[in-house]
Amino acid sequence: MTVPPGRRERKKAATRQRIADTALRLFLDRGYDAVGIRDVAAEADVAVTTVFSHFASKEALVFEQDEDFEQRLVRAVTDRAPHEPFLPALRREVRAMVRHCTGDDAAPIWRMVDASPALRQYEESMRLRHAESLAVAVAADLGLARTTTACRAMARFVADAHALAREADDPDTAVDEVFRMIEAAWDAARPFGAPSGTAGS
Amino acid sequence: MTVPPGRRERKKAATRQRIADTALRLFLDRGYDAVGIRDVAAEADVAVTTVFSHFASKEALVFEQDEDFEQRLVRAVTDRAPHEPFLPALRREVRAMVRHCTGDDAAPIWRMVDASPALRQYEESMRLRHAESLAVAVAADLGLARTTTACRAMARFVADAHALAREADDPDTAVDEVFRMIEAAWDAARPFGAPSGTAGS
DNA sequence: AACGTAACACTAACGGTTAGTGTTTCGGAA
DNA sequence: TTCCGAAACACTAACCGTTAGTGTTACGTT
Repeated sequence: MTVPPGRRERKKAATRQRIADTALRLFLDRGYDAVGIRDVAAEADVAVTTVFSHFASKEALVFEQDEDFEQRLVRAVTDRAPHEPFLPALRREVRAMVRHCTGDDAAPIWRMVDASPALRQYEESMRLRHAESLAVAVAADLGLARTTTACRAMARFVADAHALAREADDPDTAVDEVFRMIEAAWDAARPFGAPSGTAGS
Repeated sequence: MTVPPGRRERKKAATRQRIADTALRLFLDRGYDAVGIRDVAAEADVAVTTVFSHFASKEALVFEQDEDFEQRLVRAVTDRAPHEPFLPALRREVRAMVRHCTGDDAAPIWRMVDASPALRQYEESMRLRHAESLAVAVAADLGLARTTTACRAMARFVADAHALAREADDPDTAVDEVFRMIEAAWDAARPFGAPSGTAGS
């Protein structure tokens, strides 16, 4: 992770990035559906199979930073200030992520996503993966042996918050609104004794 | 809807049912991935295109009663007893739906679904559609002009409840647990004045 | 310098899905 | 009753995402 990467890994990363950039450019130019994998491969000057060795599917070309988002959610919990409840930390992170999505530079991408059923579906399944990771992280943070139903529900609610806010007219307000609901839900769920305003979670 | 259906419509429904039954039988026999659309079409004695004129995708063959489930959710709200809050009604309905999924006769189907990523993804996107319909129904029930963020969040939470409970060790308890969270979330969301125990919602 | 491995290329195919083009069958209007 | 239009259905042929199989390079390592 911290060792200097060799030429091989640099080349691999470069190829991956070239493919992703090419794909995104073509998608935005001609439309997602109008561009085939063969087009992307030709334009990036690689073989079709090489595309699929770097990306699991055509949709994954668009959500290139998938894992970054997942890590951000998990780290918002694990790396938060000591004694801070995790929900406010999550709220901040979700708000930042939504802001990033609705920013001017990313807006064309998300307009494309909204226009394509396949991409929307992929986005949702991605979000579910993130929610599962978040549930695991929260359960671990609480010292639970396994991810309880309450943890998983809360994590899904957070994912829902992201999805709803991204589409809302006023994303910031939507995040706050849904997170108020989530905080109440979490308070109602936990048999952990302490109310949400105090330490422990 | 209530007029006696003509021969044409009966034939169409019969063909649809024959295709669905054949598909499900083959899927359970040989496995979802091992059965192709061409196999289903041949066994049901129809053309491949006919299959796709009745079902939008291969996955839709498995979730044949998709719209039934959607209607049940919506009707749980619209047809509930007067003055009853809608959340308890929804909870009953979700509990019944989960019971039906985990029943002995339906169990093989859901085992197949759990084994196939494609089917799981389809199930989730189906659930999102149901959630949207539910959000619209609830907004209408509350006399709102449009589906607010709170309504949509709550509807997604209900969908999450279904998803989580279906996979939980103890489905009934899981439904109760998540619905306790949802009731608290809803109470926190609404600026409607009345608490959840009273009339109005 | 030689070896093992991982990235990449190429062909060919598989399977879901659709377009295009008829053909039959039925319900309703004339 | 007769005819017309629409809808169900069939058939071919493809498109496109995806993968298996098989090499071929290029790199890190010993």
